[in-house]
Amino acid sequence: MNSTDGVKVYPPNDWMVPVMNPSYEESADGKPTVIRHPRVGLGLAVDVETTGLQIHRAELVGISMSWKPGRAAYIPVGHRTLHAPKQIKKEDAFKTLSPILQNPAVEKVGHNLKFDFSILCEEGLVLKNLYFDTMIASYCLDPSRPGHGLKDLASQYLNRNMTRLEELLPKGIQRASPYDFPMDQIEVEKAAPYACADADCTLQLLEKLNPMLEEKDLHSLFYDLEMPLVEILSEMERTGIKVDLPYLQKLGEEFQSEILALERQIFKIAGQEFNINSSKQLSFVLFEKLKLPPQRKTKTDYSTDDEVLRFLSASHELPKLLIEHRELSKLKSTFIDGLVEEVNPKNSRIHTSFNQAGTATGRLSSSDPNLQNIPIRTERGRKIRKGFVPEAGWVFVSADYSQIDLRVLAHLSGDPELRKAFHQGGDIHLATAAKVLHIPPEKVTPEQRNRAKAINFGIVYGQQAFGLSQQLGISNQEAQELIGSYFEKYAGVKVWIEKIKKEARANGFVKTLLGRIRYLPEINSKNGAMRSFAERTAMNTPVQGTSADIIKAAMIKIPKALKSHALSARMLIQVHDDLLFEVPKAEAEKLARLVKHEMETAVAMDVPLVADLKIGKNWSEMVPVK
DNA sequence: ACACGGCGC
DNA sequence: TATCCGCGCCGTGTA
Repeated sequence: MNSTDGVKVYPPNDWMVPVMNPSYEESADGKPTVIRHPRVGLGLAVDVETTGLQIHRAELVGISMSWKPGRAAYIPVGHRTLHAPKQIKKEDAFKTLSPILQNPAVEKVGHNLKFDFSILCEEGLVLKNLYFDTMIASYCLDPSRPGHGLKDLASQYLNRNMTRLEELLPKGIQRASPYDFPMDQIEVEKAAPYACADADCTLQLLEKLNPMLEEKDLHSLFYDLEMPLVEILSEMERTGIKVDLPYLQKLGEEFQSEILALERQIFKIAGQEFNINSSKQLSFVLFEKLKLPPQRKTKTDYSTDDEVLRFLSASHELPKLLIEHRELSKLKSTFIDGLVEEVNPKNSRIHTSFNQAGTATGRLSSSDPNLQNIPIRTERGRKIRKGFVPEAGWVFVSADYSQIDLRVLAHLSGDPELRKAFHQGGDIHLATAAKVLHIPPEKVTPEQRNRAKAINFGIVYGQQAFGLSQQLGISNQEAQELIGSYFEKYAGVKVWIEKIKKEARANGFVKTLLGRIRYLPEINSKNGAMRSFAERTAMNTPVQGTSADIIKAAMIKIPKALKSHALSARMLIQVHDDLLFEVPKAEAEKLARLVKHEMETAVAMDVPLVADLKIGKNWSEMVPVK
């Protein structure tokens, strides 16, 4: 028996006993009901060791489990060191483990369970009852804390200093990338205590964090919203989205030749060669060599951002070319080269990673690659989107929540006018314009509607007169009047903003509709700028966070509905208020109806939720349904 | 490691 | 006097 970090490490034959007879309650129909409040010895912490963090590239190396504090076992299956002991065959290990791991009465505990679930899924073993993810629990308890890593949590909540992965690596072995770790090259004797400590800590954190969730009224958010989402996000990631690789590569070549042509023109006009991608060098060329008037300063140089360049293009021919160059090089490097690198050669699909513990508001984030910021606004950008395609014979269906933030604001504030506007349906920006400018709706010009749109967005972010004036190119006073008029017409919104700020000051936190919490320690700061920032956050977070709650609720309901209607459609991507599916052509209409219904009824609100549907043969050419 | 700039909602 | 719109991820250059 080894001992590290106070964990007893058992050889693989001993671990089964304590979890063979998990206790469960029987409901009336005799089916086991999962017990919500875990007792020591009921939950089983599971942690897989692999050769990397990217699911479709990682190989399983071992599994550790802990069934009671201080007890854990490690089952090595894939160590490839020179003197590795004879290991249990993966198939044999799974045969023995699956009655436990696939038993829904055994509550699985893990840290970032989505990863362990995904890896085991790829191996053909489907973990049942993902009960408690300590990373997600930490996120619910305090979403904006700096790190939700197991090591961070163990140090804070268990007062335990854990060995870091890097410390296992003998000198001489190189990591291929930060996403890779050659765990298969680590001796079993070193890996076992490490892996067991992880499982042990995870189980002990459950005992610590679960009561804290209860105390902060986060129980339902955690068990009913966040935990059910884990498996769904895993499914989306593993499915991935198909790209037309030859198309993207050809597009990349076209962009590249445009970039080179622009470069030549830029150097000619500038009278010198320089690195256009360097804002420092560009700043020199524009403002010192060509003596153009600087508009704004950054910390180090004069700003050369898009707004500045657009202004300068009125007086010089160079800035226009620079804007073009910027757009093209952004598209080429981030969205062509970046995406192409991430394509899985086996299926031509891209598997993003959805981070469920990454934002302060409750939104998801996406990385490696980020599929939540694929271009859509410019013509060239849409050419990139066009490279995302459904399976042959299938189509894309998308559904996005119409004006979800403003609807949430109407619900939270209870403002009668805003609520009325949504109950009546129609164009909310146009209605706002008519109200704020005291004119009949049919007299509203596109320009006026545009201003109202800017106000509507600005309100949600706590934008002030200065910001609005900048955005609309109007005077500070005009902006002030518009905002004043808005709050006159929607007085309930103003009252709510004051109320939420007051609450934030009194409590030190704000909450969303489903009880998600965000602490705002700066809300009582003596520093005015910091306080203002916290105040804007105080009003924005309940809105943005409630929208996130709502779409998460929909994402949990939709797969259930797909199953019960025997649809083979796949949910692929979430972009904050938007869901993208691929579906066999014949099923498209049925899917669209189902998705719309589930999204619009995801959460009961005082204002209607509306989801708009689109269908298309690629991610760019999506056309409205009916 | 950080700053800048830019893509999305 | 500077700032003034919330939340992300990522490529590139610079130090």
